[in-house]
Amino acid sequence: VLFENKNLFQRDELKHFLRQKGLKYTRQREAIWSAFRYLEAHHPSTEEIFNYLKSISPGVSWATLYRTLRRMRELGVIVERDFGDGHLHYEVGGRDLAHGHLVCNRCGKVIELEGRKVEDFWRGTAEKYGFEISRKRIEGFGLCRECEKKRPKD
Amino acid sequence: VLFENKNLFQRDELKHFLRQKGLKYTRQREAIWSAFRYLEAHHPSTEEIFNYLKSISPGVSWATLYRTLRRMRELGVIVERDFGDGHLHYEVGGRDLAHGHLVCNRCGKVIELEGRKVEDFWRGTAEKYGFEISRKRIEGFGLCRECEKKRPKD
DNA sequence: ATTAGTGCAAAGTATTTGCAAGAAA
DNA sequence: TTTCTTGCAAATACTTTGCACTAAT
Repeated sequence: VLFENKNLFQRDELKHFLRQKGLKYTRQREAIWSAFRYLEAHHPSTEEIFNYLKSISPGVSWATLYRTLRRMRELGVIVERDFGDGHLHYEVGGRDLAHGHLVCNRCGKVIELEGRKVEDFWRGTAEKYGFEISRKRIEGFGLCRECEKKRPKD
Repeated sequence: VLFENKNLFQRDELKHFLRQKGLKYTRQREAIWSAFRYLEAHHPSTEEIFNYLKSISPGVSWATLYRTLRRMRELGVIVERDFGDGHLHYEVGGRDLAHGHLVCNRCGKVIELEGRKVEDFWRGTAEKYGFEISRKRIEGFGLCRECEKKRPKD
């Protein structure tokens, strides 16, 4: 895989990576990449990215954002996630592609599920059904510990 | 939960259920329901349902299909699934809501993952993070055993 | 009769694309 | 300079909605 070293997430890694591929590192792409660096923990949606872009680099168009997201997805730089709220979300790729998420419906917090339990689950499932699984998705939606406390009854 | 008895899937269960709610059982809804009964195993997309409808009951409009799907979703009669192919898929609800899926990218076959392993995984995860998980999703995409055999190298 | 449901066409959303102009390399 | 990228606006694709009409109960 491309970015196993987790280094792509550094400031200039994308620049070098794109140049290596004969692609250009533009002002817009730089802005989008810094939006990712800033918003990463939130697994931002397209809108969230666009709104942040407006604040740091006005004038980046939706067309460019969509085209750039597609490009970066194709390159494996980012990964698209569908949390079922009608908006696609993104995170930086090149890490454990098998990890899952817990999403709090109240505060929007996203917890990443990683490690042996997830891996074991997939390994066992693949074996049991003889399936060669290339893309995996585990997502749980509900209330995180904090929101649950704040709202014992609905 | 509403249909734990798995009986909703019978021919006239929906009719009785809707009447109970003061809703009407129309020719169109009957057609859509029979599409579900016919296509259930495929976890059909909106288009697949619509195409089947055209063959058994011409004249059911997209508006009606969408409205009916939404109603049935709200009632818990069906469950929406996003397999990430750009189309929403549906299955009959009221069964184990926690089950996951393995989707073959080649032949489209869908295998349902159920049982103790899935349940244990979620129970353990919920405990570990103190999360109250209300909606769950597990999906794997890849090649099923048969397609894998037919195409040893890509 | 009453009220929910339907078809149609128009309106929304979200995303993609053609093309001329612009900016990296 | 050459080629990739951008912005704009138009086009697409999918889904929802307003309204007058129809059908189920």
